[in-house]
Amino acid sequence: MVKRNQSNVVSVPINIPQFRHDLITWFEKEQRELPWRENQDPYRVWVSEIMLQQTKVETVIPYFHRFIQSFPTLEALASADEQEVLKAWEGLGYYSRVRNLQTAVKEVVADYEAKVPQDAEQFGKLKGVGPYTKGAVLSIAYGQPEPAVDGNVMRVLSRILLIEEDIAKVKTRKIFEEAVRQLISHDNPSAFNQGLMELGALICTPRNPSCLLCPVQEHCIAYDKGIEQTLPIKTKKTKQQMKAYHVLVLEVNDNEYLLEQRPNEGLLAQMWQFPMVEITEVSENLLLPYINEKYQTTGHSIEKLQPVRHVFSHITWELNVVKIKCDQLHDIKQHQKTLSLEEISEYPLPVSHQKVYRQLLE
DNA sequence: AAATCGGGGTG
DNA sequence: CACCCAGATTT
Repeated sequence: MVKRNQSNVVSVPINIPQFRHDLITWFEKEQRELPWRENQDPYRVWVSEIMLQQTKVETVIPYFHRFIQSFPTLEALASADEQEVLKAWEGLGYYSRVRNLQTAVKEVVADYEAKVPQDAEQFGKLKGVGPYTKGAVLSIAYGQPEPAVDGNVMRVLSRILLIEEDIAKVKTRKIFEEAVRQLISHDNPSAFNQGLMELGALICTPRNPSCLLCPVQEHCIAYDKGIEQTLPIKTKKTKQQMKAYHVLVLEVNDNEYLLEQRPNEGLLAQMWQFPMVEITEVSENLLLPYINEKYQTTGHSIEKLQPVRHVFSHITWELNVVKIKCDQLHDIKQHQKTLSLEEISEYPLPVSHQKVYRQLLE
């Protein structure tokens, strides 16, 4: 059991040198071959850590290959076109990650001679670099003994050290960071941190952990007590709300469609989409006059396409998709364009609108 | 401290 | 369906 006083001092009741050795030896032998493990290039490590936030390894691998191919160096990413960068991230989600990454990379070029800073304070100030990413990059690329506490590490250490704090609370991470500072190998911080995460991914899984195969089973307090399945403790979050929209597929001139760019901030910022109207604003039978008024056009045939249901982490979209052939559109705004199907493929679309786009290709 | 921000996989 | 994933930022 981990004890701590008011100042977050943690006493770790296990054989630390033995634990380090067991963990690192296992990691060196059993680690997966992953594209970002080919070398220790700080830029590549950084890109991989951003991609891996809330995202599984298998999902990231193809994106990582393509991203590094398109933007092989920090300078290449810094000088790249923003829309092309967003396009490379299309389908990966949490798009602010890549916009922040490009912002940060530009800072590194401007302020640090295009070298990823080794100073924890400097690196941690960069856009999109939080406590986890800071520790991960500095330990993996530069061998610094900094904690890198993610969901895996909290799960693994909650079991090994029997930490029963609620990991849904932001401040709980600090308890785990303090534990890692005591545990971490100064000879090989990279293998130690990655070993904890790899253990969480391969052995110490959320459900049905493979304790019989665990290289640190003998250090695990929860296993000793037979309560590993009850950890970590995490309170559940509120369930999401639903929003219903009409998606307007406006076709003009045969094979020209109206697309619009979403605002610079908020959900799916700067991604492109077919125009959407909240269903509460206009019912389906009034859609044609609504469009004719709004775009100063004459809409003919409304064709109902396959509706789309799309689940985000905190909202669900119910999309009523309608295709409308209409005359020349007027009143096109700055953030809107009419594009052919081929041109649309070059724009970054969220997955929800890719589902609409795919229907047009059929 | 709680909400926001994506998308896919699992049991 | 709920839960989770190599989290960070904003409110």
